[in-house]
Amino acid sequence: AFTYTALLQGLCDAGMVHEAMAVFAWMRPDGCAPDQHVYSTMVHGLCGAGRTGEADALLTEAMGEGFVPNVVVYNALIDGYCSTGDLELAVGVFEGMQSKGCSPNVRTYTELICGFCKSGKVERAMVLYSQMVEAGVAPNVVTYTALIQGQCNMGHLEFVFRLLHLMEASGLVPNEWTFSVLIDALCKSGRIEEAQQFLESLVQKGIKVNQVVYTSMMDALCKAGKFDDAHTLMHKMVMEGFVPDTHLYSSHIYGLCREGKLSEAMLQLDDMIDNGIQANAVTYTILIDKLLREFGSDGPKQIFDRMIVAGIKPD
RNA sequence: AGACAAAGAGA
Repeated sequence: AFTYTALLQGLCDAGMVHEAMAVFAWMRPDGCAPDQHVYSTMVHGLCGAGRTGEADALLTEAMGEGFVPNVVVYNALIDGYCSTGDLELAVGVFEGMQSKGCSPNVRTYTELICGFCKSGKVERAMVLYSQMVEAGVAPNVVTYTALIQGQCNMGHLEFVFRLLHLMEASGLVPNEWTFSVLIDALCKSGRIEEAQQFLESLVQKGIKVNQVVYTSMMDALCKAGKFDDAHTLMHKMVMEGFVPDTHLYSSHIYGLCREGKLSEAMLQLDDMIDNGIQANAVTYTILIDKLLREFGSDGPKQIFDRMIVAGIKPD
């Protein structure tokens, strides 16, 4: 079963869920009974392919034959329902596992909290948060980050800082994800100066932030027309020896295009490729879109060919 | 020795 888990996971990760199902079906004839690890892998694989209903059916069938799922298996299914937005079904699984004597853990609660936050139901997420604390399950950084994101999306930015304090009071340290959620929320709600100040304060405290934070900042600056700040940001990062990734380069190229600096945008493209960073369909689309607007239907021809030559499939 | 949760770019 160890071998099978590894194999199934490999197939699922490669998007070969169909093949994984076939291998799974061969386990019994092969004399190897699927265990909890195998089931969680299959459930996760099916859910990742958008086949959550099948994952659920697979489990139900196995349980009918006496299989007893553990918390990891249930978590995989709950996560599947959360990511398709079927929150009530997720809650159904959550309640079902408890009635079968399986206690939810941090991940279970965090998945549900994240699901509710993403669909704008922060209140229910907060209820779950209280429930988990009551049940003696300690929230972790991921839990708090999800809640912070939920409150951010609702525009409750003041509440967010309360959550941050609550989190630190329980001995948890916000991480890069936490900061990226915060800064992105500040940016997307138009509070760019606050985001800039916050970012600056992090840097001064010696806290490392990553590409995601810089991309949020870059995106916001470009969309607000603050091109000089955007270029300065890019320049500063490069001076600090930071190598921007595909997202960051793309958002800067987007800014240059909006500013009308097409040739500089093209230079950035060369620059990223020189740095060994892959340009993808998004990157090329930004340039193609601008070239179309500037030069009409023949404008993007060269760049389109470059994209094809680079082996990038248009989407 | 194997399985599950949170963040950023274009149309």
